[in-house]
Amino acid sequence: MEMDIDGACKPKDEEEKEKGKPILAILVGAPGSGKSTFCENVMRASSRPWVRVCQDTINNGKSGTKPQCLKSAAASLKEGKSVFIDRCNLDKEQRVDFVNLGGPEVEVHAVVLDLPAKLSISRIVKRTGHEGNLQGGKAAAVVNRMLQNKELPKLSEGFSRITFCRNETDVDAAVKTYTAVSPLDTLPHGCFGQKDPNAKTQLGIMRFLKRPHETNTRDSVPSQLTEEKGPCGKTQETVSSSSGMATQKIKVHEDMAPGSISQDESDIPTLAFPSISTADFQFDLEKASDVIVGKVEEFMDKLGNARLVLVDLTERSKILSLVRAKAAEKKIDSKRFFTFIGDICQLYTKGGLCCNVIANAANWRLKPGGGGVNAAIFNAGGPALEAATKEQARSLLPGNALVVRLPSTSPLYSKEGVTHVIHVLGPNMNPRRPNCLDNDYVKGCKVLEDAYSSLFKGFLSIANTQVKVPRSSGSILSGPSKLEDEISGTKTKTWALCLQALYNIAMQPEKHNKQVLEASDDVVVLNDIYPKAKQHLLVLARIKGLDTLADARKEHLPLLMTMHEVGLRWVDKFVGEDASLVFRLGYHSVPSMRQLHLHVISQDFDSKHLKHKKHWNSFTTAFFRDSVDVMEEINNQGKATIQDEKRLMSMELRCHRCRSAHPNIPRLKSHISSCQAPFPADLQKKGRLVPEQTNSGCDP
DNA sequence: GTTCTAGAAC
DNA sequence: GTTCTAGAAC
Repeated sequence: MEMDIDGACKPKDEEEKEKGKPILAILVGAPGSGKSTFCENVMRASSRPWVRVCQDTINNGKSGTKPQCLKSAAASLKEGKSVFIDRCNLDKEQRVDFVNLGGPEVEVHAVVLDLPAKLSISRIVKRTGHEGNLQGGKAAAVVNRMLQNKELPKLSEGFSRITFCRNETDVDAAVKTYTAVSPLDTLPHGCFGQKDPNAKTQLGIMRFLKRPHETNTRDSVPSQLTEEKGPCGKTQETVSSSSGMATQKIKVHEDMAPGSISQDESDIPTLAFPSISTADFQFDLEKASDVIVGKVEEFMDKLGNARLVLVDLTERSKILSLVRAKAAEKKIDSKRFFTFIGDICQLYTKGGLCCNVIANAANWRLKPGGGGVNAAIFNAGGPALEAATKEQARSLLPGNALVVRLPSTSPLYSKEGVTHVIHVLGPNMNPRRPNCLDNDYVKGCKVLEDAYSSLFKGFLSIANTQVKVPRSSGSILSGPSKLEDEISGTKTKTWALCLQALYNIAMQPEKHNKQVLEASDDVVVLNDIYPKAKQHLLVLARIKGLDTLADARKEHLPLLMTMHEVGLRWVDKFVGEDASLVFRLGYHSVPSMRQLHLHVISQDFDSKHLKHKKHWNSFTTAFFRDSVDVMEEINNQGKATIQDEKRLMSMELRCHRCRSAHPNIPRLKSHISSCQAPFPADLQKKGRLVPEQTNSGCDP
């Protein structure tokens, strides 16, 4: 019997339901981003019945509460109307209750108005009589603050479609799209429009921790405004300089338990896998889908909270619809097993889906190339994946899987947060490929089952070790064995936490009282825990999204100046205590820890922690960018020059004063302990050395 | 960022 | 044999 597979497996009534579903469109954007205008423009011309639920007006024209919005939205949806949720919805927590209004009968969309902050602010400042009463200079500070804490929506929150608008053109396009959806239409699912290109560079690291400082943003913006007690006189200027946060009081909510890391989605072990053998190996889709669903069902009760996700590139994928239908038939928990359309190599960055493990439909030689998923994954994983694979095995038999731990140097790890790749080899039904089973589906299905078994077992072995909570401190006298650590997999996490350390301190200095020497709204000062000189401080920027020097732009200039001033103040203090000290203030071109930090370091380099070439070169070559130069460059060119790390780190060891070369670190250290030569001329310019050196040797 | 360690350099 | 470094692991 010949039948269209798609049609055969999809219950007819389900298809009909998909048409004419009301849309719940949750707008996401700061005040002034144009949410209300967006709704009005769509509603003006749309043939769909739209209702706009606006928190600013829901209370008889005055601002209301979130529950009021929820109630109103639910009522309209029930009547079959489509709804715009017109409130900021800038973080997941704010959105979740609205997303939950969705269901099989309602499509939940997000429309993100992620326009330049300047634009939002300038609109608000000009605005009079806006419903939300968020006007004038104070608004700038609030918007600035809100945008710092924003959290872009992801499909995994429960949206079927997300539209990102980064500029007016995007907004116009989105208005058109939504205006054009007739009552019987649906819009394609997935993410549309570009995400913020500056969003984040260290996703792999960030995923280990939910942002620790999550201000429980109040629903109504005006009430927040009235709470602002900062000096208002200054905020007028902040519109252009964006240093509005200078006047913000950082509030920390007491109800956040210390160190509480809420279980967000990134903590759930997730395996994303392609359909094995059905592409190039030409395995029958109907049979393959039976095997997949059967094996998933078998492993379901072993999964715990872990998730399995079948991924395919295209929306038209037959294997996905087959599997979806069969999984639904078997009532498999759709929270722990679902299908996903997207590139398996970019699930996080493009699709917002956090997967710590991905499976590769490998070839028997475990070699890159060949096209399809295998080529894509090896390509995305880079040489690090190839090397790590090679180390484990040179070949793979059909029905087997190989777990490969990704080195942190792999882009898949750093960008996508993937910690492991599991190579799987399935049965081959393609006569033009090796080991063809020649249509023997009895054997074929057995091999395919084995393949998924090996894959899921491999995943469980990783998932089970990663979920474990780090041991409680001081529980075992003998201390943890290396083996124990390796098994529990906590080290990876610890390591990720180390990279985060500065960020955490910058966000919550009050939780790190022991280390923090000084904290203001703008900066936190602390001693470097591994000082490379007699005095070695770090001045941290307390702003989100400013991870490294490369992120610094003109709008950060006031902050950089503050950091410099704070650093100078500490130098004064130190020089007062020991007049022999001379300091440099500067940034590493490529820092190893997240969160922009200014080094304030005395030039004696007298420290037991200075051990390696890298230590030395990171403070004495062009890799160290003097703060004064950085500020000048950002002012003139809009950003700082980043020096080539590799070249500078491998430079020969030279004395920072007389420039003499030395064969190794011990000899160098012995030399610098006594070298009294004057500093090189270029260092004596522009205030790079503090206090400034006088050639004559007599201070004014 | 540090620690560990194999093997190069001495 | 000892010192030192580079690279991997954490």
